[in-house]
Amino acid sequence: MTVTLADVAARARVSPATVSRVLNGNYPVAESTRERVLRAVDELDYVLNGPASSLAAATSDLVGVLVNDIADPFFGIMASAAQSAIGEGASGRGGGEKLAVVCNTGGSPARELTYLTLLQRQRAAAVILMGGSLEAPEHLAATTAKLAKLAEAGTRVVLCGRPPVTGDANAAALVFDNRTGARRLTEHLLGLGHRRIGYAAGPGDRTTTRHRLEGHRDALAAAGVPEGPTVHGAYDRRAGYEATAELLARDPELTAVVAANDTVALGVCAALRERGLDIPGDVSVAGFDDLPFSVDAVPSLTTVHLPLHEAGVRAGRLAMGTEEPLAGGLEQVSAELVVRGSTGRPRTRG
Amino acid sequence: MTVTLADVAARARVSPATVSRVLNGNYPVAESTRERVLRAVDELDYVLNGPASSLAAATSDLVGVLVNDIADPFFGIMASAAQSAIGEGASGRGGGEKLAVVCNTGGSPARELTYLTLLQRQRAAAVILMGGSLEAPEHLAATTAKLAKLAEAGTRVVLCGRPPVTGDANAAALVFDNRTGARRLTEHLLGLGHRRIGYAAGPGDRTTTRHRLEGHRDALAAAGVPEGPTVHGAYDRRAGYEATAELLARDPELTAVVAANDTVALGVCAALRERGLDIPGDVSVAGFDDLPFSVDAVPSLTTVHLPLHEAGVRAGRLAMGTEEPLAGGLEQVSAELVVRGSTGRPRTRG
DNA sequence: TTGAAAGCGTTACCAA
DNA sequence: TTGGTAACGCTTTCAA
Repeated sequence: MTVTLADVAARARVSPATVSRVLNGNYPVAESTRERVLRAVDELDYVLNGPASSLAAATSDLVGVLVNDIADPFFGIMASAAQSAIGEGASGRGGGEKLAVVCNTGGSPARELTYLTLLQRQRAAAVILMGGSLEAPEHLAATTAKLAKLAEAGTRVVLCGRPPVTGDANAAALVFDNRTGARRLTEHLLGLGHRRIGYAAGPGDRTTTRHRLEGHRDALAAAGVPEGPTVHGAYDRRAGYEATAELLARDPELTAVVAANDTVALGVCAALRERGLDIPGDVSVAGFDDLPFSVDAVPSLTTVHLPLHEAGVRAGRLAMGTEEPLAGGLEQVSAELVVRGSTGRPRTRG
Repeated sequence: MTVTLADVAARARVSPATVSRVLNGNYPVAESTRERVLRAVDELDYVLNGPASSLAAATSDLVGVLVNDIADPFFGIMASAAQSAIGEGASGRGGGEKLAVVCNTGGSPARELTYLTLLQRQRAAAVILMGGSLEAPEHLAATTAKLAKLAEAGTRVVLCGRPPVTGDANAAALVFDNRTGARRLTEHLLGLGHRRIGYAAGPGDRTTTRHRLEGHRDALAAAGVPEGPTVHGAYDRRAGYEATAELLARDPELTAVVAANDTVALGVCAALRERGLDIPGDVSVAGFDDLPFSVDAVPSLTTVHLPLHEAGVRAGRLAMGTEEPLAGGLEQVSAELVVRGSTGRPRTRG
């Protein structure tokens, strides 16, 4: 049968309470008994029963990290950084490690709520929500309510890359400056002389999509340049690929395309190449995110760099309570313009 | 205070046992009572206590998915597929959903063991280990022992992309045919006329590294072509970038480079471009994995395609017990050669 | 510094 | 079909 704490206690000739104290290390225990207990643990190959422990302590070692798309390195990088930060702080019950687990919502509000319920059920120590969220009012309300309940039950809530929900004061929030980043991206293209710029946007109902699009439009408006065509689609390659056909159909004279993120940008590039158009000769492509692979993939790409790793680490620390959130609970992560290769000035096409 | 099952029972005027039965749905309950209970659950906004449930039932809804690098889409794609497959089978306790969580080991054996212990502690329903493993005997032994203990405690163990450990009969294993895939990749280059082929390999002590390298050498041996330089490094871009300098230093006349995976291949490409070498004119690059982005990124790349999505789904189903493992517990996932763009025949360089 | 014992909230067995 | 009630394995006062 499985070894229990009582077995360890018997073997170490102490009470269960003492074993528990040794394991949790939050209590004074004589060094000699401590050693005896630890030896017994080793000899019996004892593993703490998590559920029992969590039940008694009314909290668990679980930290949930919700991401929109685990196959997208954008989230992978942040999640990885958060997990490292969470793994660092070893001081909890039963050995101290927190179990940082990432849950893939696939961008679906329903699955997001399901995961939140599951984590609530597990009495998770903390929950990190990564990436933009849907803006549908009913979903927002449901999420807000759920998060409030989690916070109320003692679960730390951290938002990373998504705007804080109204009235949700007890969640720390790290927001990306999507507007400014997007504005810079477009300003850069305008500075090169581009006047006919298409936009391959993300899904219409997401915060990131809206904010990036707003920044793009701000830049155009400020320069007095008329807005070019915009096409919405998923945050993936195929969407970029398909959007390109549509954009060129709407304006065959485009000299530049801004993509909602790097993955979309790659799809745009693929479509352009297929049509025999040079990048950035015939058409310049700019993207958001600056995923590590795009550096090598498309050397001529202009991107906006989000410090994903740093944001992830910070989110992890906030979740651990290792670091306190700023007063007001909101901090802005700035995007930085990165130009990889050729300048890509516009030229007329035949 | 938090609502308990007893509260629901009181409100529905039934016994706690009945509420439990309704919630788990594995027991006959009169439709009328059932509705009454469900209504009470709703009205009280009751959420099952996971730890208590797991303690009593001696198992949990948790399914752990261990990956070597969550920032690598190779794992992201598999993990995503596995999570979908796991989410599908809704029939467990308390609503039925399983909580599929991915844990990032970062390729570290220590973290791998830590996570396994954590999952063991949580009485996880299943554990999926994705990706190649370290071949150090002591780590292998430790892992084997841990997996045996998990299996013994009723946790389903699935290996995906890693060879089964000796004597570990109770783990279902999905192995990638890395050898054949790598052989095909090199055969393709040989078929194009390449005779001086460098190899940018992964870390020396990993199964995937060894198998792919073996396939590469098999192809060379069969063709009677002498082996070119090989450089080991991590499975990341930088490693590919750095390996390229070393490979070219060892043989400046290389006409082709095989990379241990696509990410490495991108690093190789970056290094080649930086040296003013055309791809695939001066040097052809071939990579393993076929990540979705490489298609657009380097259209001239030759890759070996692993059906990551399908493998992930299968792994998920095995973890759920929805599908039975093949007799012997071992199934092979074949790699398929994919030629993206130019043929890349060798040409002499000045 | 240590021990005794009362929960923690479910599940599942045994009756009814 | 339902109820009563021991577990389940740990944490945590309260005493000693």
